[in-house]
Amino acid sequence: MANVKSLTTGDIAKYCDVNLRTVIRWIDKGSLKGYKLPGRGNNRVTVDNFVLFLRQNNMPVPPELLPKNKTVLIVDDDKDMGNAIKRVLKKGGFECDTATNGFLAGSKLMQHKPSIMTLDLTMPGLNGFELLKHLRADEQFQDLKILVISALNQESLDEALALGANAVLSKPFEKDQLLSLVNEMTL
Amino acid sequence: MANVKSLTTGDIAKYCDVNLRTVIRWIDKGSLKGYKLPGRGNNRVTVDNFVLFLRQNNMPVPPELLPKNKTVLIVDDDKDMGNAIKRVLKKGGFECDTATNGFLAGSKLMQHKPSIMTLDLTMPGLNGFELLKHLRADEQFQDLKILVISALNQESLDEALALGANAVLSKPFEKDQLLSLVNEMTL
DNA sequence: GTAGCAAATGTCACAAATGTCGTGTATTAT
DNA sequence: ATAATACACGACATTTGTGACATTTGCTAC
Repeated sequence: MANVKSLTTGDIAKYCDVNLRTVIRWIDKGSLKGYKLPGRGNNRVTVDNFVLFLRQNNMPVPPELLPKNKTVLIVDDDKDMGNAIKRVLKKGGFECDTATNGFLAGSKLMQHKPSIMTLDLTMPGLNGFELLKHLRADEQFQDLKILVISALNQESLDEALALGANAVLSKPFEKDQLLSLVNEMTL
Repeated sequence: MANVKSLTTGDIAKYCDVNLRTVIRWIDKGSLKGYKLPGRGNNRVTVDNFVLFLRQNNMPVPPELLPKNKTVLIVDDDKDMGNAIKRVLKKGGFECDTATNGFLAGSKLMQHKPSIMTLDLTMPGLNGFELLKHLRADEQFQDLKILVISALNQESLDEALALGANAVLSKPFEKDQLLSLVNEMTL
């Protein structure tokens, strides 16, 4: 059970504190999406589908099912700025990955599944507001914590928060500010 | 594991998140079609048979197992142009996915693992040449076929070819040209 | 409140499927 | 070639699906 990609009915029964029989009924009824192994039809549910199911029913999501990795994706077209952020976060014990354009941001987001992303709002060719909106509209990025880092005025930062950013940080900023904000987001 | 044509029981066990012993039982029972090597009878399963097996049991199919998948990612900032390309390719029997900016291109590329990509060279905020270079430098995209579609002059198209594009098509183009080029790339 | 009712969930026992472990051997990497 | 790894197989442990039935829960009307 080291690297769990799928769950058995028993696993889910324990997570939901419910009887195994009930889990099977959920699957049979279709409210929880699963699939059956060829043998006798033992059920399996992908972690993604299970988390989706939990959310749809306002049930608590066990933290161990969420990608709790300490990986941060730093999206900033300014390499120096990106590296500066990286240095601070690395010292804070985070794995860091940087992306200097939209393509890299997209591919690295899907590939490494970071749990936190820092986002510069003003990048040539990549509208940070649009990106925020898109991410927040996508089910699979619900758990991604987004820290907006920008030199724009407070109004813009407020807009970013309204669009779903978890926190904002105005440039220039203190290293301690950055680190403590990111640390808060891991909780 | 670059170009796998057959899978071992261990591979399948990992894909299905199931014990190796169970995979062997599936094969022995005949629900998963495989063949045995002469030595001690180690099992092998062709990718095709494995995918068939997954489908028959409504199990999730890992996208990377569909190397010859007829999925095309259309990267073009012009939505009308993108849709036009999509129409043509859909008629030709391809699954199509469109991306209008770098972020979408990156994330959809990683998520759906298309085998073919059409690329507009001149997009605001996404340099097609840079993207080409980057993709060709990345091991995991070696098998991705790239068709560059551009209104730029021949010189630029040649440069794109030099950078690793598998084919180029200058705008405007005929539908037949597009389809036949894409068809060639699936071979 | 509570009586009644329907739907959802829990319990139980058994058979079948899957997991675990150890050993010996083939296969792959160095 | 040699070492490291992956694999098959048997025997046994554990989990799971199923059906029938008991119990709980949520709701409505009194």
